[in-house]
Formats: sequence, structure tokens, C-alpha cells
Amino acid sequence: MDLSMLNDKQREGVETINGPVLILAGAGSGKTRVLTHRVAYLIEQGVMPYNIMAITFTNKAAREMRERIDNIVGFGSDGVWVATFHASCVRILRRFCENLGQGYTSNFTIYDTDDCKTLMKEVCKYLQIDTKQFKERTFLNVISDAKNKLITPEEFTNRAMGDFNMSRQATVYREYQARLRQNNAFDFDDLIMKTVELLRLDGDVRAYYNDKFKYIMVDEYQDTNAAQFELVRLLIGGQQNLCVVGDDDQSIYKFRGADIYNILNFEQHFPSAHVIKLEQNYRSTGNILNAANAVIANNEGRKEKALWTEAEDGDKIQFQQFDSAYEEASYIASNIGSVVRRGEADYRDCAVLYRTNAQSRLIEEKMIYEGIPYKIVGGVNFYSRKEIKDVLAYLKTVDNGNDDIAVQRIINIPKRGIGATTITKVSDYAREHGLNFYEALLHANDIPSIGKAASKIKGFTDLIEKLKRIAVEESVSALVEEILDQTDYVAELKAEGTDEAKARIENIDELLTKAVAYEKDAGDDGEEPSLSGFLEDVALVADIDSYEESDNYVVLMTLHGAKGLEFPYVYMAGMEDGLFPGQAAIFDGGGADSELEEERRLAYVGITRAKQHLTMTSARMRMIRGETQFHKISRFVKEIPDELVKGNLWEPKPMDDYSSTPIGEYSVYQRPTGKGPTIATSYGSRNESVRNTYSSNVYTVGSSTTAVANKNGTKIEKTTLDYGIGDRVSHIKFKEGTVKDIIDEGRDYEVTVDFDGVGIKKMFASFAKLKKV
DNA sequence: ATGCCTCGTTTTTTT
DNA sequence: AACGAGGCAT
Repeated sequence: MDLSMLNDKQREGVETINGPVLILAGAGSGKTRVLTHRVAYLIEQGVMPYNIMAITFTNKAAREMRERIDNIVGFGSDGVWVATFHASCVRILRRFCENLGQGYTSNFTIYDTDDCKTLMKEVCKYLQIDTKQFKERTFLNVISDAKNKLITPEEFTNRAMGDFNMSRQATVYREYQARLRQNNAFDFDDLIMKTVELLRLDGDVRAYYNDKFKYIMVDEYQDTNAAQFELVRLLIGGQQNLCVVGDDDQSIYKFRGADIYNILNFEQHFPSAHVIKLEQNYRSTGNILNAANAVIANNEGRKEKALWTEAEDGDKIQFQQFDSAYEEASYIASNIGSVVRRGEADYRDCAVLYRTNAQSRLIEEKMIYEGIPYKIVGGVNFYSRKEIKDVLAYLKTVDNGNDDIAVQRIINIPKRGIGATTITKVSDYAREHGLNFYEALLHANDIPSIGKAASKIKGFTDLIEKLKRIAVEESVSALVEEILDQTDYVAELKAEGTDEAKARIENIDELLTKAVAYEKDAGDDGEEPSLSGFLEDVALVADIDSYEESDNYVVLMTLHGAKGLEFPYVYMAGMEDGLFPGQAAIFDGGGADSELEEERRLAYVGITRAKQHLTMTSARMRMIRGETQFHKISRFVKEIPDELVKGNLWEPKPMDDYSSTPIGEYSVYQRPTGKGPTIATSYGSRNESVRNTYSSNVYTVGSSTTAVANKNGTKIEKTTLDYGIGDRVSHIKFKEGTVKDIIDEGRDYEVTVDFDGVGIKKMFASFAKLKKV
């Protein structure tokens, strides 16, 4: 096999196939390349493809890895087990979960976060826990944490001895787990924990997989948690042909239980481990790489390494601070527009990265305004939308009648006149008679005092029974269509006629498309498509999985979402102390393994996504959760050496000098109470007058005004526009034109302008900055 | 049982 | 700002 395109270290990673190997792969150092070549090399060395396992973090990564292996090997890579942790566990559990001896059957359901919350609500109600005092979310976090550390309800109970609070949590954990089992359901964390339990419990199953997986590779190892570590340890068995690849500087999932010590202490776990460092970066220009190195150097808890590149310095990092998040978004959109217009790049070459999903809104608005094709990755997961969950709940009910959560979700969708009272009666009956909820529904006639609700329930169960018959004979997509038909779901939405209803119909169509695609894919893989299979696919998708780099659009996503990707042009928006790093991280302080260090790693991930051009932006003022906040430039920007940056970082920053009160070391500025001063100043090159009247919450730039509701919710008077219909105005981008119409939108004016040689444009006065000429 | 309205809350990030 | 939960009226 030709390994000449690899550097020495990469080749070492490929050729060191026996025993434990830790590859510390810096950003852009070609780790995927090493992994894929390693698989190909193993096959070439005579290892059977089905003896090889590669575990990735996302489905997208798995898909890519398989494709790339295919490209190198040509054929035969089908047998290689490439999957995410969760998908691997599902596969194992589908086959062997009955061996757990806990009543699970192979058609189990996977609960997403919403389902878990619903279940937890029931648990709290049953245990008479006041959810105002003790939040469901808190319990779920505690349980998730325990599961990630492989702490069972029993052990949790033991550890809680004497501690009142922990004892309560233990009770909740026990009840929650019991109900999951009754519902034949696993939550995300269970998938890992129960697989570990299975492998520990059943020596035959363990031996089977030990024999099967002679070589295991784990990608993104820095993001594994204790349970995942144990899973890998059990799977590899005594042979220890384990190769893990990761970068401690890119560990950004601590909040999800990732244990950075898995990678930091790998050599303790496997004393014979062979450690290989990949430090040559092939992705970014010198300036970008040096910026990344400078930022991450501020972290204490890390393995020292020095990324280097043979690439040219390239452009400096562009930094720009704006008065408001609106201007920031405008700049990014118009900058991308001009880069593409100049022919320097395609839309697909650009990515806008931000800390929080909420930031995508404004940027999206400006993308639309500039006519730039874009796609938002992340945010509300497709499969957690109401309409999708409704349809899926029908499917789950048909597939696994034990799933009480699913049954209860749809029992009154569409409205069948079955309310809370009836549901409670049925639940009680089910509990008393040791039935699950659906079985109790089938006995509705025997339930006392249920009255005329019984006939309504019969209507529902008849429908489900009918659907079950259809499920046996027909395909998944046909079943979905039947459900939609029988429930008038789409018909009702059509009748609504709102934009929202239209979007919901589109989502349902999308679900149908996915069902058809599933049937086709399963067929291609030589598997029998099944309802359980479809539901499993659906439960384990991440939003990033839908991202397709071949389509020509700008991507908008969180910094977390961007891990593992690269773009010629990267825009990091919202570089502000208080947003990135977030307030919690700032208050947490610093030091090894602090939240601040995790945020810094996130910054490192963001910077190292950029191949040629990196632009960072920040806003002095931004609305967060309905509140106006004033932020300083992010410390992460300031950690980049001056000589690597160009922009307005060191120009006067009048907004920072306002008579505002810093809270301790914290950088969000609190507005002074009472009458604040009105400050007029000019800055930068634009020489616009900026007035900021704190007392009235009105922020003014030039002639236009964005009125912000004050604390009492009353609207604030807008400044009047200095132009009217028929006036000639000028616009920064479209030059001169004539005002055709002005509509008072309440908060703002929508102005229609016929621009000379451009045509009619509608725009909001506060954004357009029209000047009378 | 259903629908409307007010109140309160908000993990930043997601397999 | 936006959404959900819970209360209250129909």
C-alpha cells in the first residue's frame, strides 16, 4: 500500500497496529486520514474487515469515514463496523438485550430528551415531589451524570446513605429507571450503560464481541465519558489492539459527561501504550495557526504540544467590533456577499460560527436581506418538532405498545375528548392490575366510573389495532401515510392556513421522504426495513448529520457543531465577554479544568476551522433573553498577539467609556439607574453620531431608531424619519433612490424605495440607514 | 374537556 | 423574546 503521501508520524500511526496506541492529533493534522489509512492497512495486512471496528462521534463522521475507506480500499470495507457509540450500542442491544434478564425486548424504544422529561414529570407526580421546588431537569441531570459514570440506582442509593437530598434523588432514579424498563425504553445514557452491564454480565456475549472486534479505533477520544471508556475496554478484551485518536485541546463536551482524563491518563490505563503526536497542521495559514496556539496556550490543564505548518502566513485575522448585533450581522452578510461577488470563494466556502443558537436569528435575517443562500445547522432538532413527534408517537405506539409516553402523547391527538381525568383513571387502573397503559385502554369497559369516555377510548384503540395490521403488511412510509390519513393531521393543518401550519406540513412531507429513504437505504444494505429500524435511525440522528458540504450555501452553526469541519472562510460572531466566554464561565474563574478553559478550547476549535481567512466580530450591545446587554470584546480575541490581527480592536471604543458600572471583574456593563447622561460621540471612520440614552432604553444611530420596550413593556416613541414618500434618499449599498412608501410597523418603519438602476427594495428604516439627499 | 390568558423561566453547547 | 405551565372561565 502506498503510504508515501503521509508524513513520518502519520505513517507510524497507520503501521503501529498491535497493542494500545494513543494518537494525539492536533487540529488539522490529518487524523481522519490516519484512521482511514489505518483501516485500509489492516485489511491489506490480512485482517478481515468484520474484525475491525471504528467508533465515531456523529453519524456524519461515520458516513464520511466509510466513504473514505471505500475510496482507498476499493471494496470489502462494507464489513468494517463503522458507527457512533450510541448506534453501536443499539445494535448490540437489539440483538442481546433479552440477556439482561430485565424484561427488555428487541423492539425497545429510545427516549429523547423530551420523552425523558415527560417521564420524569410522571415520576415526580407519583412520588409527590413538588416540581417547583425540585426541577425535573435537575433530577435528569443527576441521573445522566450517574449513568455516565456507570452508577446504578442501587449504588446511588448506597452512596446516598444519610444524605437527605441524595436519598430523594436515589428514589427518583430508581422509580425513573423502573418506568423506563416497564416502557421497554432506554434513554441515551442507558444505551451505553446497559450495554456495559450486558457485557459485564454475560461472558458469552462478551466473548463473542471480543472475538469479533480484533481491532478497535475510537475517534474524538477526548469527548468520551467513563461509561464509553468502559465499553471500549470491555469490547477490546485482552488483545488490546486499541487505537484512540483525539486532541485534549478540543475537548468541548464536559457538560455532557466527557471526561478529559480518559485521554490525559490513557497511558496509565494502558501502560504499554504507544503514543504518537501529530503536530504538523495541513489546514490553516500560519497566522491562523499561531493565533490558535496563542489562545490555547492560556490553558493550564493540557498536554503540551506545538502545532506548526509549512504554509505561508496568509492574511491577518480580521477583527471588527460593532455597536449592535444588527450591524455585526449586516457586516458578516455583506462581507460574504462581496467575497463571493469578487469570485474569491463560493458560498459553500463560508461558515458563520457562534456560541449560542439564539444568535443565528439576526444573521439569518441579514442573509435573507443580502440574498445569500444559507443553511442553519442545529437549533431545534427536526425530530423534536411537535408535528414530527406526534407522528412518531403513533409509530412508536404501533411498534411498542409498552411505550406509555408515546401512547399518552397521541391519545388525544386529534382531539377525541379524552382528557386528563380519564388518563389518570386509566393509569391508576393499569398500575393496580399490572398492565401497561395501552393494555389498560383495551380494558376500558372494566374501568369504573369512566363513563362515556370508554367509547372514545375504543375509537382510539380500534385505530391503533388497525394500524398494527397495516404495519405488518405494508412499508413504513405507507404506514405513515395511513396515520396522516386516519387522523386528518395534514387536513387540519391545511385548514389552519397559517405560515406556521404550512411549515409543519412541509416537515411532515420531509418525514415521509425520510421514511422512503430509509426503506431504500436499508434495502441497499441488505437489511430488512422495519419500523423499529426506522425509529432507531430517527432517534439517533444529530443535526450535523444533515449537513452536506456539496451544496452551495453558507452554513450557520454553533461552535460545537463545527467540530471536525473546515472552511476557507470562517466568521466567528459574538466574540464578547459575557457571551463567549459566557457569564457562567467568567464567574467560575480560571485554573486547570475550569469552565473558562472549556470555553477557551471552544475558541480554539473555532479558530482552527479556518483554512485561509478568519474574521471575528463582536457587538457592544446585544439583546439576550429580552434584555439589552453591553459587552466588552472577548478575552479570547485579546489573547491573540496584536501583530496577527487587523481591524478596529485598538481604535477608540467610546461605548466602553460610558459612565457604566462594571460589576467587579465582570464585563457586562450594568446600566446606571435613573437619568443617564446622553452622550454624543463619533468614532471609527464613519463619523456617525451615536447617542445612547440609558434612561429611556432607546438606542439611536444616525436618523433611525430601534425602539426597545422598557421594563414595564411600554413602547417607546420612535424618532421621526427625516424623509417622506417622494423624497430622494441614499443607501450605503444601493446608492440613490426615491421613497415610494412608508409603513408604520409599530417598532419600526418599513420603507419601500425605488433605487436607480437597482429596482424596488423594501427595508426597515432602522437597518437601512437611509439618508435624505 | 377545552381554550385562553397570565405568570414565570430560561443549560450556552447535544449523542 | 419566546415558550411552557398552570389557573380560570367557558
